[in-house]
Amino acid sequence: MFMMHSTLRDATTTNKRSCGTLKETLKNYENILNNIKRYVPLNEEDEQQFISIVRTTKIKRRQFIVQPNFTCSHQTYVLKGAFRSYFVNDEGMEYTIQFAIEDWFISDFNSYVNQSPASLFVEALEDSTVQQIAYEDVESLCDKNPKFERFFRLVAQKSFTFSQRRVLSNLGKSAEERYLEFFNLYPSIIQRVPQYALASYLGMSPEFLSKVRKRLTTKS
Amino acid sequence: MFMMHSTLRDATTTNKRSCGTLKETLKNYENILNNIKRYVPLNEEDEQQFISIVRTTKIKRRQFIVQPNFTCSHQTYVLKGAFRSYFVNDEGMEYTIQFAIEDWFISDFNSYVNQSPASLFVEALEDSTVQQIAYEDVESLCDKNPKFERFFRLVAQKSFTFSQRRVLSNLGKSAEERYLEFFNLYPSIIQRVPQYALASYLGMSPEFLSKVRKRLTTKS
DNA sequence: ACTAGTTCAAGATAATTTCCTAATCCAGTT
DNA sequence: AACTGGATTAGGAAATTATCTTGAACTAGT
Repeated sequence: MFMMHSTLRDATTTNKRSCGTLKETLKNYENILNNIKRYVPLNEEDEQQFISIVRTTKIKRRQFIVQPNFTCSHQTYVLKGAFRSYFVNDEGMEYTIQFAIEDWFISDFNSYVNQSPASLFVEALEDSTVQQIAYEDVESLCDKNPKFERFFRLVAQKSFTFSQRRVLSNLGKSAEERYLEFFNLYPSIIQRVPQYALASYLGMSPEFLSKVRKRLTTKS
Repeated sequence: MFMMHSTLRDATTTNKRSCGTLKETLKNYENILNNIKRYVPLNEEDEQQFISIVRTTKIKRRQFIVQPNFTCSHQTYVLKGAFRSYFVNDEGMEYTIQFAIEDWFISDFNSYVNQSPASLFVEALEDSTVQQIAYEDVESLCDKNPKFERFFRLVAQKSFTFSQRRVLSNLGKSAEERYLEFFNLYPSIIQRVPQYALASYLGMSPEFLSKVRKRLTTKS
């Protein structure tokens, strides 16, 4: 199963740091800073503090940024591109936990918060540019500046409510309803991810997803 | 559907405040404070700050502390007793989101964090004693004292990882495996909750849960 | 442009789980 | 202590979804 994928390389060591002009660099941080500012106001100094722990990296399609048994040392913000995190069980079945496109964070969050060995793969679905922040840096930043403590609290709370909504969909909705819900919530993601990955996110076989889609398109 | 349940009453207004001796009162707060101290150290003053926003209440079996369309104004810590939160869809099907026994928090978390109308019921499964903290009080406490900001961040992060684990179980495990996982993780809860509630948590019909249980007991 | 490897579609069959009905069992109430 | 309504157990028919297979259509890399 492992052999199907390209060899793991640690993104933070094998990829060149992106380094363009100053203007370009500032523009690179605009997105992630605006993301934070949706939750907490930041002044110039706050922004500098945050930027100082961010590291920009390019990731090639099919490359892994997290792999089972290695501790997930970073949270990854997607500046450009697409990722998915997934679990592979003993029989080699894949279960997709999360997709991430521009402006989303992704990681093996369990591994990250407990700094324990990961159980998930996180793989680039396209050539991507990401910004990574290391666990220790985040924790000490939160220590130093409560604004970031709050930001990460609010994000975690929101993530939790999203996950609970997904649990509810899994419990209460049929395969077709789950597809429609995803289609309405994340239309842009559907176009960009392979069908087997989407099927494994929605909890159905790829064949059945194909049938659901056909039923829906011939209906309308 | 509503009529099947006992009439809703707002716990915070209809229940008498528990008021025993001073010693008894301190003992009442010991549990919840120890719970917090598993995440962040608290000094005397921190403890006082927290205690000042906590309100202790008794809840009768079958009483609701949250109901759809009413905003969930409090987080509830279970000092003694048992609760469950669940969603009821248009056809009247129930889906259990969470159980909570001693030392757990429960609420309609989505309603609570967004201060928007709830979609869940939260119902007492036994006569219970709870400690509630109001949204505004929590937010201003977090503002005032970053230790609590951190506590709630860490709790939210942990809750998120738990929810993700559950998503994974729903995706990858069979009904029997999901039951066994729950049985191993929360043996004490199984004894205390009705079977139909557990079935609706595990994502199977009560009849099927009965069959699963029988299969397992006759096997061993 | 060619080739190898992925991805998607479609049908037949099989497995899982629900749905329905009825019979017991149990707890709370009178 | 008997009553009553809800909860659990049981069994078989029915529905949903998975699995397996094959072939066609794309896609990426050479």
